[in-house]
Amino acid sequence: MTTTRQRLLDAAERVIRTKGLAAASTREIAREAGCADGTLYNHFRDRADLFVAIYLEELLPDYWDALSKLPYRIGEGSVQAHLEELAEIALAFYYKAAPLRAALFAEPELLQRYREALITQAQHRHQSRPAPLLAAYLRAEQRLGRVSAQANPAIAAEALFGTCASYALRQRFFGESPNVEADRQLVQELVRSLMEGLLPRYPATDD
Amino acid sequence: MTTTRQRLLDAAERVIRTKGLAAASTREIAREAGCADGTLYNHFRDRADLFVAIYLEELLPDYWDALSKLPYRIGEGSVQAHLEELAEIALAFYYKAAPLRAALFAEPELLQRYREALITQAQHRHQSRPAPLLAAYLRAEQRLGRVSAQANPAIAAEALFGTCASYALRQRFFGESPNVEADRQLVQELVRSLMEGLLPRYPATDD
Amino acid sequence: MTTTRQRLLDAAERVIRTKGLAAASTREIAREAGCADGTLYNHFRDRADLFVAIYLEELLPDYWDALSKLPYRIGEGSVQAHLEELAEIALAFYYKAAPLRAALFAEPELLQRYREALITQAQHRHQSRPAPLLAAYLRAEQRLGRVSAQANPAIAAEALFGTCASYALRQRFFGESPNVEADRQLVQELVRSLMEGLLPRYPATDD
Amino acid sequence: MTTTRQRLLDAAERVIRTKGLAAASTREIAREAGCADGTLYNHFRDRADLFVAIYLEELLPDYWDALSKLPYRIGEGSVQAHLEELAEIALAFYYKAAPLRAALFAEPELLQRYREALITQAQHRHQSRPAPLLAAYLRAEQRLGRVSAQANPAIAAEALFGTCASYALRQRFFGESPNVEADRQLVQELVRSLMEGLLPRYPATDD
DNA sequence: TATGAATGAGAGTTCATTCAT
DNA sequence: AATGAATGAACTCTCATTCAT
Repeated sequence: MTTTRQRLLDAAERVIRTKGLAAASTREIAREAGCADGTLYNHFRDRADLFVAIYLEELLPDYWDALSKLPYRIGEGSVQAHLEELAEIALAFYYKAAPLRAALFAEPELLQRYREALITQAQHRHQSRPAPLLAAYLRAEQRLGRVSAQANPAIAAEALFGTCASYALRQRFFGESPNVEADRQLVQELVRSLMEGLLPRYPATDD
Repeated sequence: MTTTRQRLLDAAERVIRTKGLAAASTREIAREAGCADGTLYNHFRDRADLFVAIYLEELLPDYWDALSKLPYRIGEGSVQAHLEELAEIALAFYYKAAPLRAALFAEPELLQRYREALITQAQHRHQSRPAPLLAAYLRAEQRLGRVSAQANPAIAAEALFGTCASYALRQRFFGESPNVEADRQLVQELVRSLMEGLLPRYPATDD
Repeated sequence: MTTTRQRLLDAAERVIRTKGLAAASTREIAREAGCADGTLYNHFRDRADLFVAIYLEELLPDYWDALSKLPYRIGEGSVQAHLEELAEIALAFYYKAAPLRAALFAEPELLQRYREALITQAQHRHQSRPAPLLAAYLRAEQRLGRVSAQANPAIAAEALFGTCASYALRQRFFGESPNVEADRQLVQELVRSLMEGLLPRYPATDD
Repeated sequence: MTTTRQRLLDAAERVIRTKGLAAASTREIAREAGCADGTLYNHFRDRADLFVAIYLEELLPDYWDALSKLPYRIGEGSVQAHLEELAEIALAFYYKAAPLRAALFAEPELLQRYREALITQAQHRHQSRPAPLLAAYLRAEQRLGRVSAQANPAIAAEALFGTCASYALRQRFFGESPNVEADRQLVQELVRSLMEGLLPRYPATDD
């Protein structure tokens, strides 16, 4: 048994994902959820409240669950493997969340509401955001010597997630669906790049 | 003397930047430009056409001009310095363009129109997109041995620009204006990270 | 108790009849019906849908009801009397419907929509159109010998209704309201003309 | 060499005929005529003035020229042949003029302007309207005994033209183009019907 | 809770018309 | 005469939201 509230959340997420924010009118969402126009307002203060709820209750928790399973096996396995898992999860999330993220930035009022909600929620649960979480992990590996002491964990985390977000957006731009094989390869190359860097590794040996 | 068309472009860019896409109604834009409602339609086919024009005629050319000055001094100066300049320009661009980019993704019709316009334009001038341009530069430096032979130029370019885009978006999210000093530091750290990588540099020396 | 839908239909018919199609904006109709602008769209898909509904639900049924009562008393009374009753009803209908009929032909999209609606409706109920109905009656009387075997029932029906439509239009053109006495006389003369024809009746007897 | 005024008249007539009145904006007409938006107002007071001019200067004169050639060969040829010629011309005219006639009736202001213009013109030239012209012809033939003394020429004229107008409108309604062969047959049958009437001709002979 | 008709502001867009050039 | 950019009122239609049932 799904509650009406949940049906509305699911319906809204589906409409935004498939038809875009502009098509996600309260009427369209109500129809998709199979309930009357007014019902939405028994469960959410207004349209913005519903959108924020999708982000906070649908998209982020899934992402968060996946993220939090991973990085605290510090010292185990390879750093590279952990980063690849994270990147894969991030890529999927950014692809899925792209339309709603765009919507957030397209409507300042929505952005403001989301910001407030995020702060409130962050106080209740003690969640971090993805990038700081990854940075913490990298710092821990740094202490173990498995990551360069010169590395900047915060920036590296930013780069990993930023590149994934940017790539997902470009997929959206070109109307491409995710391709498991291509994505895996991208992720591997990305992690390798971030690990190895652009500088020639053993400058002395090229003579 | 500015043409009416230019006044409309400027006005629209200003409204989107300061009040968001949702507030950028044709009426609001016309008022901001100081002309009548209907005048917009003497210069643009419709609202979407105006938005695409802003992107193609205002935002991208500025970005492009800045980009194209830089990377072809291959072999001169330091790779790191070149990348820092590029990253700074990219950061400024992504900050400025963020609202319109978001708008593009929030409205599928706009995205579609932009995509078509971009293709048409790409055929007329023979422009590349930023990431391929940077990748080409890196490949050239690779040939000179100033970039690791193992590096993946395409991915590195993607990471540089993606991280900048992502960072600019977070600034927008938190309502922060660009801070020259902080941005410069970010850029330096980012380039250093991408150059040096996460792996300990001289693994042999850890004894 | 009249429904909002009915109030809108009546209001629209009134506006078109008194002020013409050009004045029958959705706003004007809503005002005339005493409801909000948007209410129209809770009951009709769009403006065209409303106009088609007036024709199909208001004008035609009245006309049709009047028509169908009459012509099947085949063989009873005089053919002439039946035709006069039909012509009177037709005259009243064409006078009343003239503005909307004109509107239909002035806007191709409306015409198209009306055509489609008429086809759909004709499939549901098994109605004929007025002229074929009259032609069938005349054919029946022909079989009884009360109408000339040489007569062309279809053309005669066309002529009766066509003349009424044309006359009603001229009344509209000169801004005249229907005049019961004048109309009756016209109808009588028209029916007599169609009955007797232009040819001298007994050519042999004029010598 | 055609004057700009004439080019505008032709263009407007063409647009109305092919795309309907609703599409006949001043802009569309100007484009069709190959001149600037404003040029129209150098030749016509306003849009309504142009439409009235089309009717008075393009459609009616052609019709009138054709009509006036015919009916005054009183006593010559057969009445039937003359009526058939008239009906054919009328049918073509009504088909061609239907959209503009509808437009006239859809917009009361246009109708009013046309009415005034017609009166003014009728005073300058001493033209009659088609139906009175035909009625006069029939009256003349009546005096010669070639038309029944009992016939009502005015009504008969009304019936001939009204039926043609009504038939042309139905062709428009069904989106049919004129078919020379079908039209000729209709005209023959119509004239025969009006000539012979519905009554059995020689009632005494049925024994 | 659920309903869905009613609301009315506001959206994008079109249009006849004007007027400086 | 011809131009065509500018005008701003008016149009159809959509929308988030309310509220009596």
